[in-house]
Amino acid sequence: MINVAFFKDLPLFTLACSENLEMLAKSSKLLTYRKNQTFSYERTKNIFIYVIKGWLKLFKETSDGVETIVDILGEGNYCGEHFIFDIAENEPYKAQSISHVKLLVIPIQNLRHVITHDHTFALNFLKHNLRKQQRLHIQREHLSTQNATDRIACFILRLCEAKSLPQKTLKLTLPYDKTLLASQLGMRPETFSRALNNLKRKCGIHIKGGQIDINNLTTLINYVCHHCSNMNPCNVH
Amino acid sequence: MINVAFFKDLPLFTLACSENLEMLAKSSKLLTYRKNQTFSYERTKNIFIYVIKGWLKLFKETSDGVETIVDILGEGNYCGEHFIFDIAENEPYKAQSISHVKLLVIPIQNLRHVITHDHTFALNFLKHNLRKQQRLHIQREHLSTQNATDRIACFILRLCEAKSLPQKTLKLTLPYDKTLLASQLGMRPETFSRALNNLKRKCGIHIKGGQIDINNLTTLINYVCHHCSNMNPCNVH
DNA sequence: CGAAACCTTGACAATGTTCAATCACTGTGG
DNA sequence: CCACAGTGATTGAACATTGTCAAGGTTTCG
Repeated sequence: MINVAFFKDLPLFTLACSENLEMLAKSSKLLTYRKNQTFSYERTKNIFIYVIKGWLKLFKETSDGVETIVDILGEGNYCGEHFIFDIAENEPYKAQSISHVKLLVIPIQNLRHVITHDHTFALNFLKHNLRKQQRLHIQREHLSTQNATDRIACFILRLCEAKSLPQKTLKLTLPYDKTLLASQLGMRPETFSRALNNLKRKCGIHIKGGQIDINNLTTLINYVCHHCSNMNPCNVH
Repeated sequence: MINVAFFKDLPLFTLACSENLEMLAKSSKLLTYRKNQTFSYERTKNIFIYVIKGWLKLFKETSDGVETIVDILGEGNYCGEHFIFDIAENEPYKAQSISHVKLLVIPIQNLRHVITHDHTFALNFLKHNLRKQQRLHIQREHLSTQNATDRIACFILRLCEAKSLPQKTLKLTLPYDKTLLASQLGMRPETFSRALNNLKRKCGIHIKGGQIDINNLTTLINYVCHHCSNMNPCNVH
């Protein structure tokens, strides 16, 4: 059984009452997958997934056989919330671990029970979901207004901010491979590769494999943020 | 003062208890705007807007001066939900009536009071919001995987389904002007115009101004739905 | 080492944007 | 009632961006 304190420490669950936390702890499972495990994820599975560690790719296929990324979930992200109210969804998904990954798997009926009986928890859940929604909004805006280079620059910039590094020069690592990143940002790997070269030239950044060195963060901010309607620089992770 | 029964009839509010409905009815306002009225919409206004009738365009400007559509709200849609928990948002918005429009305007603090004190209402609110989120997901997918013609075809198809018209042949009217529609679908008016011509040729539909005649809905469904990962044909309005 | 997966590059095709010109429609004032 | 201005819609031509396909380079891992 999962430790109640473990649940209590997760931002999404921290406000649930101890009785409910106990029930969740009893009914949930912690699963780990090594890299590149794929499993289907449908309504019938009746589970909610919360990512404890690593990266999980959600994807599905269009009927003409093209794989499309639904989402890429990192630490603290989750999926399956639409199953709570049984909202008709564009199923079925598949999920794939794109790194070593640790998942908290909660049966939907238990989560539904908590959300319908614990008002404080429900409000916290709503709040988290509104943030998720806001990220979606921004991604949608970027897809319709920014070109490939802009979108990559914005992604990198948000990587910097997620690390809360206010320095002007810094090093960071892409969280997963470039092909996947390209797909998440709505472009082909070839386009991604070329756009990254644009960024090197225009913003004086250096890229070697997944390692990125940024000489001057301000140059990057100046480059990308005025194509965007958010406050500059944005604080959306 | 607004009639309590009026509130009770709105899907978003129907589950609130009568005491809260009364409070909302007392504190809210019904406003009407004629076409093309613009007003700013910021956190400081502290209002939640629910569209009773007509179409409301939400937009903002990037710092290089380009207008971008945030959303276009029709009957039963709403905005301002992120203000409830004071979620940092890419403000400020502007709003513009793109038809004669009737808005229900609720002070945020009153809505917050109801949502934090009325669990049943909060759950219903969450449910509605999850549907909104799902629409966002699909729009994001389409922007990254479908071309202009596909996106228009999908939009038209969903117009048909929103009217619950199962016939094979039907007539319908675009809800607002083509320039705006183009912008909402993430393309230029010129591209929209040309893509619409593609649709005429490929799917045997006829377009005259904002009037659309569809000879054979099946042709349209066959054309668009296999570029999409949703169940075919999709039931997302 | 060798295979497989990932990444990059070039050449070219497809798609979308920009700019300018023109057309269609609508409402206004003479 | 007509002329006219203003807005929205369409079209063509030039251009920019992105996608596709094929080839070769790089990295990783057994």
